[in-house]
Amino acid sequence: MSTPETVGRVEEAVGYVLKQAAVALRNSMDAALRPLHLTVPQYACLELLGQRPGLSNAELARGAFVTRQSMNVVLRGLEARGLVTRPETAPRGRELPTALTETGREHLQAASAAVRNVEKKMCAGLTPAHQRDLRKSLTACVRNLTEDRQR
Amino acid sequence: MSTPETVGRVEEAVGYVLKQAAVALRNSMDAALRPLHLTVPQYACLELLGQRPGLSNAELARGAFVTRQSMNVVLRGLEARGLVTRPETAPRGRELPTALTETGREHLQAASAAVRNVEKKMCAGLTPAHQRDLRKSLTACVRNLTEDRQR
DNA sequence: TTGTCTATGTCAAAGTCCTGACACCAAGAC
DNA sequence: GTCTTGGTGTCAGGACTTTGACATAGACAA
Repeated sequence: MSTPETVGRVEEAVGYVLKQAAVALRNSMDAALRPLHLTVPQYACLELLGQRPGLSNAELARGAFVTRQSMNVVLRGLEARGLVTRPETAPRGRELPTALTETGREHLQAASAAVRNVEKKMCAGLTPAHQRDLRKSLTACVRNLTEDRQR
Repeated sequence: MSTPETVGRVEEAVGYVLKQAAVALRNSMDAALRPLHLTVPQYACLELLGQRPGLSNAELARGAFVTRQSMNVVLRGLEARGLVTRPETAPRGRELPTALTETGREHLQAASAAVRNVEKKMCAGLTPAHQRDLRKSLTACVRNLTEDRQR
């Protein structure tokens, strides 16, 4: 309540602001996708498939930052709703390449527009140069953290 | 597998990189705190209390980006381990101001150093000016997203 | 005082996600 | 050829978090 004696340095840490921004983005995306009856992982799955058709479950999981198990249930849900299709048998190895259906493509189009609006709102006021620098800095952070300590 | 026809624009989106960075940071912090037997929410709680003693459960929850219920179980765990203390009765309203114990301060010191190392590693190669710009841009993103569409 | 609103702490139930484990398949080393 | 390694899909089990709900306490207006 009262002004802290020890200056609130938490809010100044890059990591703290990063987490804050990620949470805010997640909440906004959630709100934007709710009317479309899609969760964020579901949308991420559709978006990835739209840009790279034929991705396997494991590849989708890595792309959406979740585990294979979680992506598996996402895919089952989307398949039950008729948004994606997976072959019964693996054409090669054990991978089951997933593809969007026509309905899936329609849903993706609407969801993608909604998410693009969120991103546009998020970056409002940031010049293209600022956005580019932001992307570059964040990419550098990812590289620094996953350099060797990967796992 | 093959090079995608539709250029992989996902990886270029600010939101995607933001999420990626947040996940990488979370994983690195997890790994850094594991030897200290602390989870990220637990550390966040200690850090907040170290800088602003007397925070209530709800205030800690907001500061750590979790619900009051989650922070409640975190506090119970920390209290059982003797790292924090809470009064039996609320001195004002229903708020139970939490404070660090001596052991808690020791744990916080070690954890804070570990996390600072992670953040230092993350920002390696970024000039102070870059870091300042990064913080400013992220703060602007948060403000844009939580402006009115709050909640 | 009374009523309304907001905020807090807490309980129970539900959902979500991850960790651990297993079986299977391809590719390369021996 | 056989064996080992890495990658994949899937099945529980458990840990964590959130959603929903309730009782309580202060602030403010009627």
